[in-house]
Amino acid sequence: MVAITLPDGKVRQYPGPVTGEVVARDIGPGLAKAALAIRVDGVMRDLKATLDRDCHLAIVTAKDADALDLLRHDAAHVMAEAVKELYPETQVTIGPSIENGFYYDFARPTPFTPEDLERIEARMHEIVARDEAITCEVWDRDDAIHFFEAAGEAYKAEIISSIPGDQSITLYRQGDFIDLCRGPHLPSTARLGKAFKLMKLAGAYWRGDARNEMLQRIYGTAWFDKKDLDAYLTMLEEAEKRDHRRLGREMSLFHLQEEAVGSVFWHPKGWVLYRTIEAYMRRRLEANNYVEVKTPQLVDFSLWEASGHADKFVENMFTVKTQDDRHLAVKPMNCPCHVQIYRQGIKSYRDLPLRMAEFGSCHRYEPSGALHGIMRVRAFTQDDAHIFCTEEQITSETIAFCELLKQVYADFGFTDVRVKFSDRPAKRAGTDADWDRSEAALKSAASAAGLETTLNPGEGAFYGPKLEFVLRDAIGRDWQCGTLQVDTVLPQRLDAAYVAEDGSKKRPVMLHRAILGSFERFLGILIEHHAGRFPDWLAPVQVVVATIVSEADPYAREVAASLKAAGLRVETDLRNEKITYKVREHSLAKVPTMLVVGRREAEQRTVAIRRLGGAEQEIVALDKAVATLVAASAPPA
RNA sequence: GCUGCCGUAGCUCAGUCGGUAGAGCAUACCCUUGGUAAGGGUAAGGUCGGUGGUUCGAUUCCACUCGGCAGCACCA
Repeated sequence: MVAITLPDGKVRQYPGPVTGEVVARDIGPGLAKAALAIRVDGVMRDLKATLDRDCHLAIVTAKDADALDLLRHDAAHVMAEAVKELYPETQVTIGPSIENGFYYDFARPTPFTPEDLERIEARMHEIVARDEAITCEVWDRDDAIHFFEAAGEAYKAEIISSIPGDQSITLYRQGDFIDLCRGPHLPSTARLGKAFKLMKLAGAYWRGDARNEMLQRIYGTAWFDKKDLDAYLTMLEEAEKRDHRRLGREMSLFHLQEEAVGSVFWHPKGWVLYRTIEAYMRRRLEANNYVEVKTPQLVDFSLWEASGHADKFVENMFTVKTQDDRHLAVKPMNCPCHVQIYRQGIKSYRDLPLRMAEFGSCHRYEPSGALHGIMRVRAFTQDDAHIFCTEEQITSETIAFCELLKQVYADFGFTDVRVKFSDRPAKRAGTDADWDRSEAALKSAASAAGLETTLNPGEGAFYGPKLEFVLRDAIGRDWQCGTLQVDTVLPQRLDAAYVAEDGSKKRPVMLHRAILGSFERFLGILIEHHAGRFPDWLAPVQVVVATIVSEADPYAREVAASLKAAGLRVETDLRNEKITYKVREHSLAKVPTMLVVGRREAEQRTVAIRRLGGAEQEIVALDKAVATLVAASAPPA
């Protein structure tokens, strides 16, 4: 007897082994039709998998959260089948489901072309129409290796060889296509439906290692119905419209050019935005008892040797040989310089915690392929700070930092923040005992700060573990910005010390921390998050005063002068153009407020307020309008 | 850095199967003073990313190079 417990608690008894498919059919014909796979004691299996002992069973349908993975994994297989039919000389490697879609990596001497993609996609639709049954077979590993070697599939044979001996080798067959796969899969190719699309071609290294050969990767997206596919494609279009590189140009915030690869040319409007954010951050730092410093750009290479950066980071550093034959490096980080300031004079335990902040301008030689607009550049400014403290102070400093960070993010319109805990990496400085201590300290500090963290194994800095703060933007994308890193190594290497209460010399702990990360990147994120429609306090131009007739010009100038005197960023538009034209232009420029003045307003000393996006206008007295706009444009308290 | 694609006016793009290029928007000037998302006219604007080669002749073909885009790798 096999007892199968369903999610609603009901138990079905079967005289012997039974497949999920049969159970689904027994429950009801509707479910049988909708069934895609089963979940046995929490593990996803094929619908046709045999249940030979008592278990909890759930029938997986399209409504199931994990069903999309299944569908996308199938899409990858169908794509591989299509490729093998069209280009038999191509070798298949791996093809998993990923967020929003799937990919498959192929090995072949010549890359695919966009035309190939169209052919492959068309063939995929044919395979779906053929409705091939997808069946699972368990193979002997040597047989499987021989099979794939004979078939000229060297990569598959290599994968099988690397599967641990105690795991069974399963192959999935659909039509004439057979692939090594852990499964599970949908029952037949027809279940893939029509809501898929091949998206792009790219190179990808075999096994993700840059030393290996490059394969041809095809990316696709797949959904249960056309509506979801269309929604996804629309979201991509929306992301493209928000692209900070495009908005940066359209709104004249900044530009990039070949003569300064990886460095930003900030235009007046972009620089206003930048300075507004900097002023805001400075205010927050002062309120939280940080001291601000500024340290040199060019520093003798010997300091980087002492700090350990020379070992691990030279590849990414800009270095210079000077005319008088000195070896300097443009600083890629601020920490060693901050330690130099710390080391001036003798520090007492009474000086700790010492929170040393710098809007530190750094240069790093990033690989050319990594550069991306202003989000990934070679010259950038961090909202950096190092907190020199005792081990006992780590917890309270972590709590205080997390509060500051949450406030800052909320003020910029980000409320969904996740936290990752990155522990020791393979290549690291310091002893295991050091790491045990600093990891434990950071972990308990994080929980004391009320953070829920997910583990990011092996991703810590070489000198210590870190917390990484990830924020989610308006269209659901995640960005890692803030960080808090515990460092016991640098104070040792650069000989930072303090005199403890008992008169002994001790090493401070350094907490490396940033909230925005880099101004350049954070501005890019802000632009995309707000789609260029900044809240009033951030908008580069907060108000445009536009005239209807030239007779109102003197009054418009007066209005603008009052606004400017009240601290607002204001422009006038006195051009010989129709008001509709001006409204359109400043709306497209995303100016939050337009004040329209014509003959009537000039006579009555009023303004017509038009808010961005709103169709209606409000006529108010000039004084009142100034007061309203000042209030609306104030930065967060 | 690797693979692929791309580089024509300020922007978006067309075009030349080798005979030095065109549109819309933007810009300047003129007309128009118009009440909430594009009023009309005229003009100006390009060593077709750079260097070299093939050719009578290269923006077009070839090589190299710089830059951009996508993905991979990288992000201490």
